[in-house]
Amino acid sequence: MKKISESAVRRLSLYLRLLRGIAGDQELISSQELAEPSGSTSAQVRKDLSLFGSFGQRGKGYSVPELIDTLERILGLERRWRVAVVGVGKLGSALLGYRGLSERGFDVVVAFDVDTEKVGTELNGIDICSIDSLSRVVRERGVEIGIIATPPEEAEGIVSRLADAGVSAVLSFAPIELGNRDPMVVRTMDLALELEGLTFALTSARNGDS
Amino acid sequence: MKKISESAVRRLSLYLRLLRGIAGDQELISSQELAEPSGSTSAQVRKDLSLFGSFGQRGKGYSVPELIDTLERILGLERRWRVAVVGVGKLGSALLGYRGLSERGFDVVVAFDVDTEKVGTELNGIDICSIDSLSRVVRERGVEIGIIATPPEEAEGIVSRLADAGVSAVLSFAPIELGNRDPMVVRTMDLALELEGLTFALTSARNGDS
DNA sequence: GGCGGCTTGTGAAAACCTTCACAAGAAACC
DNA sequence: GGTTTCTTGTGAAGGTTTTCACAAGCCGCC
Repeated sequence: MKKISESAVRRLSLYLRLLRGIAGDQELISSQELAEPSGSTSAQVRKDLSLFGSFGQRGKGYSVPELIDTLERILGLERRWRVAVVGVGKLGSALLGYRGLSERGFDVVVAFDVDTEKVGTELNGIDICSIDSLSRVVRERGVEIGIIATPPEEAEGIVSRLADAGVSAVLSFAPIELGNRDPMVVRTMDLALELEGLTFALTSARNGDS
Repeated sequence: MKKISESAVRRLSLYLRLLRGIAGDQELISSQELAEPSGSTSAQVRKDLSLFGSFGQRGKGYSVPELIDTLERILGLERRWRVAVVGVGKLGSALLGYRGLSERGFDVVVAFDVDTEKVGTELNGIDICSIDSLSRVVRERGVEIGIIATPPEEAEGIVSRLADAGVSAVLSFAPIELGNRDPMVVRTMDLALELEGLTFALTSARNGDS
């Protein structure tokens, strides 16, 4: 199979998000209409979709519900995914209460923390288990994706333990580099790093950039 | 000035993060040593740096403290930045308590919320003000960057108000498309979208991809 | 049924980004 | 001083992604 670039996948997710927002309001959508709010171009939209097949009708556009189904299939979202949150500090707690996850197909089925005060309780209906039981509980509950919301110094070890327990994908909020853990897929979200993208833009704009 | 790609800026931030982690342990570092933990290559590191000048010494490598200074200058981090958090729900509260921001040069100088229970109080020493006073307070306190942690439906309006108040960059956790608001710089962090990147990888790996 | 207005799908071209490969400089050692 | 070893900086090559431009197909209308 042809290799799909990360940016293409990102755009497909974006198209899907937009389509879900307009589902019901509109039966058909053109590549142009889809491109504009996602900051893309109509040619880009068509190219992205053509990587996977032909889903539109010439002269008409794309059927919104069909395109939603297609994108969900492409992105692996025809089914729900079982997620564990590791670290129930402020960020972890916010994640446990975040509606956006379940709305978009991700069920947080368990959380882990080291704090014995928290272990055994639940938050938003989600059990908080001890990190010591991680491996067992992950297997028992069929966790497929881990979200790391621990302090950075613990992240590395947690990722290893998740890998051992059979988790195949991890999203980390800890700003550390997690190396290549083939076949595990790892992605890091670093708030400060994103902000630095902004300060770079602001600073270079101020220094006589075009 | 030459255009710098977004991925190059991201890598520069990453190099800086790594360098800060080893500052003190090591005086010199080679492009190879810098590349490996950041998942890059030595040639890439040298190319990235060469976009801005010559900072190394042939046969030796790069001086760690000098390179840190250089990268901070490039990214606009020789000074601290004044940030406002809009929306003090669970995520907003987590942000107000997040050490990683101030460690990396970002001071949260004020927060905003609509909830009259919260307005007037403070959290982690940060005043929570009414959204109605946003424009005035943003100006008074010289806010330069806004972080949006409100429900999605409010995000659009908040961004406009921040723009009117003179804020030039926004990072949004609300998963909405914020259009092109030149000259404002806007970036969105969407948790579900990142997870979708993972599910795409998992799903296409399972379907006989190489 | 034929024409005109739209919109897709897609090769080809252009732009952009990464990797290669090597000259040039620095240090250590004999 | 000369030789060896190391590492940068950088043109050139190679690869990937985006944009362009247009044929092919759909629809409505006369």
